[in-house]
Amino acid sequence: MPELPEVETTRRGIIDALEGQTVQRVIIRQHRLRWPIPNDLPQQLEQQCIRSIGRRSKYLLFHTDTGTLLLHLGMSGRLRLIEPSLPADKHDHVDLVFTNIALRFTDPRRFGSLLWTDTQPEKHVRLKDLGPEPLETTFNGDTLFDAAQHRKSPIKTVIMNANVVVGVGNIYASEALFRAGIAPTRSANRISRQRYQRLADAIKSTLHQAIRMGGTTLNDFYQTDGKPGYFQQQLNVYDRAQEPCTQCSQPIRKITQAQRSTFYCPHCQH
DNA sequence: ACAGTAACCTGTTTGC
DNA sequence: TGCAAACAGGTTACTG
Repeated sequence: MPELPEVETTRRGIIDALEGQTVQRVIIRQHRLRWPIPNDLPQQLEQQCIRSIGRRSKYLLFHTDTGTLLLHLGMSGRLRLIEPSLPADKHDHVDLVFTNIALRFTDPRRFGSLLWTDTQPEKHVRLKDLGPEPLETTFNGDTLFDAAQHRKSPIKTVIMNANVVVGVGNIYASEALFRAGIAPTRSANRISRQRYQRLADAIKSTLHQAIRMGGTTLNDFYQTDGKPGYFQQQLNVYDRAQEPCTQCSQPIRKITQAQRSTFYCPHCQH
């Protein structure tokens, strides 16, 4: 569910309240997530100070002096800042309790995860093979072009491949391809270097704008203060099947690629 | 090495 | 109204 802008929005929503705070208690009500929460997580985390909160791909990294908590929201995960005494609801699986405030992890589908590493996070098995961050200069039209040369998969599945570039999920993949004027079905190795420059720029501008607007709220994403994101008002194609294209008024088409919905304008994208 | 599929879960929407 | 099927923003393991 949450793609990079939603994860980054979540990070920005909790950072001021939690950086420099010490974990008083870790409450685990359900340890069976995408991967089981390590049994010793409370022992590792309690009495540790959160020195900083970073992000790699869609993982949030809570850095302490002895290790790092890796937290992924999966499809339906959500983090909120709450009063520590607030009663837990059905899918409230974990609380990190600080002084006067707690961070609550809620995840109905349980595709999220909480993992601990006491070595360099970037060496962790879940992070070590990830591709470049889309908003950094290590990702650009040339890196995308290079990665595409030996792939004949549809371009949409290539930009959603975390080995190529991280953070681009189902919504923003369709949106970026629309902005770049590229059909989602086109084989990756049949796109010019110049068009890859445009696609890399489209990915960056789409993600930047979505972060600026607090992410996209379709069903269940909310910022940590409970407000929805507002980027859904900017969507050109996603979830707009049969509606008129914002550029040419032709109806937006919906297809399935790799078991995921794709939306595009057959008139504007080639 | 890559492409395609199934799998992990639950809640909501759609269709008969 | 009731029930079953389809579908949902992510990622990995497995097969061919």
